[in-house]
Amino acid sequence: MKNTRMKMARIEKGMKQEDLAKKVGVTRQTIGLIEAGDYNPTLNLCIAICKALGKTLNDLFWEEVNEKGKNSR
Amino acid sequence: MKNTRMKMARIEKGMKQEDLAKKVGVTRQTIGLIEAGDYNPTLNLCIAICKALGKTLNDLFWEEVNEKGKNSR
DNA sequence: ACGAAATGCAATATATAATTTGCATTATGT
DNA sequence: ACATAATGCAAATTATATATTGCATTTCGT
Repeated sequence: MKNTRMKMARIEKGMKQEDLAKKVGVTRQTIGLIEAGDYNPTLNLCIAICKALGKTLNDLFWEEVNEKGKNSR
Repeated sequence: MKNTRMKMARIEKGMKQEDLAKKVGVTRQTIGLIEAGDYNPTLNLCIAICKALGKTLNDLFWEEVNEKGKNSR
């Protein structure tokens, strides 16, 4: 389900996927896959990403719950 | 680093490790290992656990940051 | 429009999360 | 003290997150 919040937080920090990847110690592809969604990263990786981007777990990974056009009101 | 918050949330709900395990679709051992700490569960599993216990990611998995006696003030 | 950087995508290989089974140990009630 | 339920622990196996490589496609400045 496409993690756009993470992508936006990364861009706000002026980082490329590769920068973030290096900072948290994984590969560019891994970052790309997480942003692309339908991926299931590890808790430690999520935490590392949050710290690198100055966000919390809830900020980036909690309730992506907007499937389709639902949940607007 | 021993996830005591998760254990407490589980006990407040009156669940055994086995109950929670069944509810989120993993094994008793997996739950035990996560509570015991130094384990690295999957994001989806963390989310399932949070929902089963009526908590958020931040509630249970963010900033376990009490290494030793530090960080008290 | 062009070139270069950034990102997407796919196959194979590797590291590690989660399972399974069995038994030891610790709680909890009676 | 006893019995039983709940949890801890450990080894071998299976499933899956992450690495690696290479190339296609998109994005963005000039």
